[in-house]
Amino acid sequence: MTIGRPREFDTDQALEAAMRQFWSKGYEATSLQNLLEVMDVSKSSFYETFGSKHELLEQCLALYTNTLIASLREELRQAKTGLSFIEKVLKGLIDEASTKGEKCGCLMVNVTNELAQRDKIIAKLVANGSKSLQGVFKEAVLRGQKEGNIPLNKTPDILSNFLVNNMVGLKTMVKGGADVKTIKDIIEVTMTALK
Amino acid sequence: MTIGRPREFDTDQALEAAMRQFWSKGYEATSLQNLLEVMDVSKSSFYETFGSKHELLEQCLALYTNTLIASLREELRQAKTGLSFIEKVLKGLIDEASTKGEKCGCLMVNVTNELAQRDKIIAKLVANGSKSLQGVFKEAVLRGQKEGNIPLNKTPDILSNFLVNNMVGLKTMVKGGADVKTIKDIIEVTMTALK
DNA sequence: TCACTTATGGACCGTTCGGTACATAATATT
DNA sequence: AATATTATGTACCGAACGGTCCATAAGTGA
Repeated sequence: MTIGRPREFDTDQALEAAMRQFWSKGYEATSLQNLLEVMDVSKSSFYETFGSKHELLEQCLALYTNTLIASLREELRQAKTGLSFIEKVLKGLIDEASTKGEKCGCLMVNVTNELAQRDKIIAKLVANGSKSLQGVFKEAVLRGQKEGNIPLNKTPDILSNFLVNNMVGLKTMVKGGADVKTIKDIIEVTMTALK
Repeated sequence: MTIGRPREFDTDQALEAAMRQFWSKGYEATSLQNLLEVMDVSKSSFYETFGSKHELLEQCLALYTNTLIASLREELRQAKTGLSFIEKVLKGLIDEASTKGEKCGCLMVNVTNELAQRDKIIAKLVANGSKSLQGVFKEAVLRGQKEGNIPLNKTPDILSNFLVNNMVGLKTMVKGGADVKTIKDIIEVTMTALK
């Protein structure tokens, strides 16, 4: 057993709550008070466990990218074709656009726009995350090309960057309140670029 | 002549300085102190002239979109073809990516990601700006189609939304530190979608 | 039971936040 | 010269900011 007084809160759960808060409100607009409330942690325990607000963000970013990438990899593994995976991921944004609730966008995109230029640590983290995301798309494109659904006239590297770019754009468009039809149209044009 | 004591600062200049500050640092991270310094305005004059930090942002957004749209319209007017205009605008991002200096992205994109979900006034402003931007692209596509450089199998509305989406994505990618080759590749794929 | 270790509650820190109040300064009009 | 009007400088506001400190609580193993 661990020595000393046991934690009264769930670390993973607290981290996830913090992640959602940063995701929803951004870094600056999320106050320590906000975090303590949603994480259900006392201030002492907060600094003891997570170091600082900034370090917490780093951990949240890591959690976000890890779960996102893992989930995408799994989905790709289960997908019928590389192309259908790509289509499914893009079309996931239609649901997001249809939601009446809050549209949080993508934490990586949000953080990039808010902090990347003045915070090198965070910039590095999102750059890595973005590269991982591109990696998944690249794998999907490669598979699609092997399967004969995606033409060979463009490299997986180039096409995956293009896909990431459209994902990033769409996340922002949805957050900005673009209507569902617009999103659908963009996805369709994006998909035809793979044909 | 105007009555009362004359202003000791240039309103337009101050507004533009504020815009650059919001553009560079975002809304929350820009403090009133920051604004007073770059605008070269006393606190009293600030509140007298601009109302509040939030109202100032609204005015900055209006300034940003107006100058952006005006500049794009002029460029389109002078462009040889609708297609070449689109290409030129997209390729402008390559220079941005090459800059050693700060990459501020797009104020509308930044503000959308930071505020749109919780600030309806701002959301409305960026939605209007986005629509204007799309309008310019739409006009360019229409012209390109008339000129025979852009196929007719997709409507100007759809293609312009697609172009806006890639612009938004690219602005964020550049801000996130994407290298020049990546940006170039994305632009190329985007352009082939118009052919 | 007693030390040892870790977690928690709460008081406290100086600083900065956005914003207001008001006396004073600088102009135009009469 | 007096007055009306607008701009500015300065002092001030309460609240919130992120973060520290330390006494106390709640477990462990000896």
